Amino acid sequence: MEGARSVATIRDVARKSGVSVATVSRVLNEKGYVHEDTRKKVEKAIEILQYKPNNVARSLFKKTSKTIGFLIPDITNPFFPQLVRAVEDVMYPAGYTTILFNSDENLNHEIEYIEGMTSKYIDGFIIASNTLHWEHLHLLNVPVIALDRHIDSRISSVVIDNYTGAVEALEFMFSRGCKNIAHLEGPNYIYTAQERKKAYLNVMKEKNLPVLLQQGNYELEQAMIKTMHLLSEHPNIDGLFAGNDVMAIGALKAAHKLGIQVPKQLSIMGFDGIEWGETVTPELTTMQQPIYEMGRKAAELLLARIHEQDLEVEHHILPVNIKKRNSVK
Amino acid sequence: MEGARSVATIRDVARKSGVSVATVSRVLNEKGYVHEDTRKKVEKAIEILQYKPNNVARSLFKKTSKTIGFLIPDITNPFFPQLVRAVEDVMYPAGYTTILFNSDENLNHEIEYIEGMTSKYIDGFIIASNTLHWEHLHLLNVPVIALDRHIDSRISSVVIDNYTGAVEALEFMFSRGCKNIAHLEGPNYIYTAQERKKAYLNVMKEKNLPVLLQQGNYELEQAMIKTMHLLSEHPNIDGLFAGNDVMAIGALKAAHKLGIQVPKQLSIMGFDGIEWGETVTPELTTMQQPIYEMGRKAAELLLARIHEQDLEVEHHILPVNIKKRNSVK
DNA sequence: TTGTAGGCGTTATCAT
DNA sequence: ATGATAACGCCTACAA
Repeated sequence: MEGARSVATIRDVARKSGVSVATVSRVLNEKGYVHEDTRKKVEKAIEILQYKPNNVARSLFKKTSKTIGFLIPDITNPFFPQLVRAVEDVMYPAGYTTILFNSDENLNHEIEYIEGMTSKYIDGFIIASNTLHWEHLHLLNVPVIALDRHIDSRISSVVIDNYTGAVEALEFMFSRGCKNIAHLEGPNYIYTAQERKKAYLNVMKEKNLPVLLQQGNYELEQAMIKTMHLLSEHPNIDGLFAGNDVMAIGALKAAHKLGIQVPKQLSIMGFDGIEWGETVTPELTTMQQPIYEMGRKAAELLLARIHEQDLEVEHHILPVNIKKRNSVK
Repeated sequence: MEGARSVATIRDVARKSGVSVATVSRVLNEKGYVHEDTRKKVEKAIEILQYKPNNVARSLFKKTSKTIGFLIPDITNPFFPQLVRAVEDVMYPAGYTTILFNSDENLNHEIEYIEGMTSKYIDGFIIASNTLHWEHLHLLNVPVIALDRHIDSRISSVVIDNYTGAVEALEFMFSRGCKNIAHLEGPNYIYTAQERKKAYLNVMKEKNLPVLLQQGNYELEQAMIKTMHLLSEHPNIDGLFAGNDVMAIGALKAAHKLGIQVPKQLSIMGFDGIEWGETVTPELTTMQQPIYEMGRKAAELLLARIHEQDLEVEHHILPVNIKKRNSVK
């Protein structure tokens, strides 16, 4: 890259247009009185010098950076890209840039990140992660929105009702004739997984049916292996409620490998509604979350709280709806 | 959130430890001489006041922000999450935070973004987008790495050889007995799509075979529709070389709907090697790019150039390799 | 070894 | 309507 021409500052503009920096600042921010002629002169100087205000200096003074932090477990998990996209789609037009952080659910990394961002005058956080709690967040003097999981009653949140969603998913499976449903559960330290499992447990208990649990980790490969075990050991299973879509897809592959027909011999139900589910064979029946909508809502809440300091805490529970496709008979 | 306690500054630390700010700064940056006892005192004060250096002030002075910008078309495109992850995995441990930007290939947005970031003292860019050219970048006084596509010989890049990869993919299809191969092409304004198409055209020409082109846009839904048309109009097609995996998956769905058996009646070949390809039925045969590796390499190049100003331009072409699965016979 | 003071580029207050 | 000037929080000559 060529030799770095030094960038014009507000002082250069002032000099060139023969006014003070204060005046330049006024035309820049359209604040206070400034004579039409002066404005013209200043604007011309800005044009000539290709002047762009320095955002760092601005941040230092204003104690705001027009930037928000978005913490997610892992962008590689197909649930998150849409969420990220939605957040950005709201933030960018509002003049905010969003900084993503893949936490891998590592608490120390998360804390480190939050501290680093705080010292950059970040204006707020959206947190879709499972390790951070009230104690880590309450000292922040910027708004925080919990997304996808509820963190604390004092922190605004945008979630879905995982419990009820799971109950409905199970009811649907029963209504389609499943008699012997197993649950491929997600990691027990993840809130959504806990809720979905709880629903399974309660439904089975209520119906006085035997519980059949298999531990998964929300990932494909392992889900496939675990399902193979499960199905070999319990050939009478006729329904599998997976903790998320990714695992449901793993289960589908497992069934395929074992020569078990879905949904004829085995119904498989997912949870999430990621796009992936439409491309597998048979197409995945799942409990669909309004992913994009969730991201959008969280971003809007955050923005509102950035603009107006002490809005009340709000908890939003967005509706899920069952997506009937072909993996449940 | 509770009332905002004002944050401690370096001045507070100086006061509390009875030294000057210069000394505090010295212990902070481990620079210059400072007596062991003084250091102790200062460190204690820092501890007590929970002092964290203000990164904005630091940036203003140092003209660097320990931040890089990463421009991609759309995180929702399953090719990118891995790339993003790789970049972050290199950048974060090196003390840099990366800011993602979804450009949707909109030039104005991209320019706006780059300008905004420049005025934040961003330290470099990785660009995996198709609209930005030399003219937009050469004035930047920070390093830029082109990723996934070559921008200009004067800008370091990390790419794969799309042309040769496509040729090899086609050779493979022929070797498996395909006689009549069509190409589902990507958007013609995208570099990778152009290269892959060029390869198809040349191979067909060389073999004196008729060209069968269908325009796609690298997306699933449209690919499915286009493939339905293509296959209905040309029932003698026995091989389809898709411009990317996502479209290949769309094609797979189309074949499925039309009752055409893959790979028995129709071989489908993808390009990219995204994880998705493993979950469809039949599993997608594809030309695999070292996606993570590409991101890693780009990040490393950038880092090197940030640390050392005038390293030579480097162009890296990473190897692709065919992933034989079950969609090509 | 430590302190003083000027500057990084803006904004906002207070004069004029 | 405009201009000086003191912050914002940090760093680094230069002095001491």
